[in-house]
Amino acid sequence: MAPDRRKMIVEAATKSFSLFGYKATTMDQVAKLANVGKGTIYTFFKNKEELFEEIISSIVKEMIVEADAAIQPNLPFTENVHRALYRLLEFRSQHQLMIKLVQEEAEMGTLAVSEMLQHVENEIVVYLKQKIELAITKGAIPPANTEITSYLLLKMYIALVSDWERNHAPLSSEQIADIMKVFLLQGLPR
Amino acid sequence: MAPDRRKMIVEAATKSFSLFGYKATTMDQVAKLANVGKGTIYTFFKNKEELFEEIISSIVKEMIVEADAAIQPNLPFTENVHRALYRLLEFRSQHQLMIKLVQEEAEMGTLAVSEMLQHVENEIVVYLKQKIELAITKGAIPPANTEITSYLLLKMYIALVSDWERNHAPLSSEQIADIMKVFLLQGLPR
DNA sequence: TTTTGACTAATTTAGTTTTTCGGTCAATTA
DNA sequence: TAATTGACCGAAAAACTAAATTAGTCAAAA
Repeated sequence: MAPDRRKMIVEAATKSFSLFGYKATTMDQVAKLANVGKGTIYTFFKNKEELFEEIISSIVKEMIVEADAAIQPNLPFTENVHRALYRLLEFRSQHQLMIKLVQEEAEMGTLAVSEMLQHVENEIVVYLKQKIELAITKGAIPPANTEITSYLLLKMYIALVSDWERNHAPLSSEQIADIMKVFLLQGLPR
Repeated sequence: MAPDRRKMIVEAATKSFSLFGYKATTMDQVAKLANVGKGTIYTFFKNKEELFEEIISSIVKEMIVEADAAIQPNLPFTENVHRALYRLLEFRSQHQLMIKLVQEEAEMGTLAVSEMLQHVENEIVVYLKQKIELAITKGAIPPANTEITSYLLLKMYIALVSDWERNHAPLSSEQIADIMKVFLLQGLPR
């Protein structure tokens, strides 16, 4: 049984990135963890950053699967927006690697990490945008600038799920659903 | 005519903070600019940070005046929310000192600057909260958690006015008003 | 053909010295 | 006498240097 070296490398790198962050993970470290010569890594990946990209890409795919699983076609569109977005941010706040990367960005501002987190955010916006466009063609919601709307929706959830916690006690899923219902369903005024 | 030393110090410090940022402004610099001995500064202010606080405080007061001026009692509440918030963020994005401080926070993460910007944000939330509470007692909008609502409103505007510009062309006041109208007035679904 | 790890150039870190700066206070001024 | 000043101090930051680390390469080994 020939071991799948590529897979071992990806697994070792994921573990190390999760434990020590991107910067503090050395390629020697990954090679050793993967039981592989360092040169072997470079037969599969052009460089450290490309290895990182591959790992982030598959995490994004995981996130999309999670979000899709949260959606229930019989529920109203706005309810599903909430369920999907909440699941996405929950994933981000529970996934070891994501936690570590957010921490590394805050503490050391590693460029490659900032870019990657930005990339993840973009992917989420694209995902949302598709859902919104689908809802518009189905007539569930009126036409709007889907790019800005998706962007704003994500920012609203990040504000409630992550930013709020910097200075206040965390909000429960229900609290977030309640406040978002105001904006998603009827707007402020009575 | 005895010169008002306190005022000269505050003006010199404001100018220097605006030009070079907080960290790069030295007390010797401020003293020289203010035509004052360094010791004199310390007869009016306990330390550099307190001098900074005084300047930020008066800027916050200016901002509140600006926001209030944007409000027109005959317009609907949500329209005024937009006008006040837009004016506040416009102020922030046009005021030399604010621009410099935001830049300094991003580039060097100066602690005192982060704290001060956080403080400004809090002041805005408090201001908004008061307006919302007033609107609730007047029956213009239904009761809600005013703290979270104000916070979320501010974050939405920051997202549209500042964050969006990091990766896209700036949005016009009208575009922002349009997208906010969706969330403030009717909600997503038709 | 695939894998490897010693090797290299470039970057980062650690250690040291020098400079700068916030804040004080004895001397000076008004 | 009260207000003002700037030389002075310790602490903190910057500049500099030497040493160590590390991403990526490639000739040799498997």
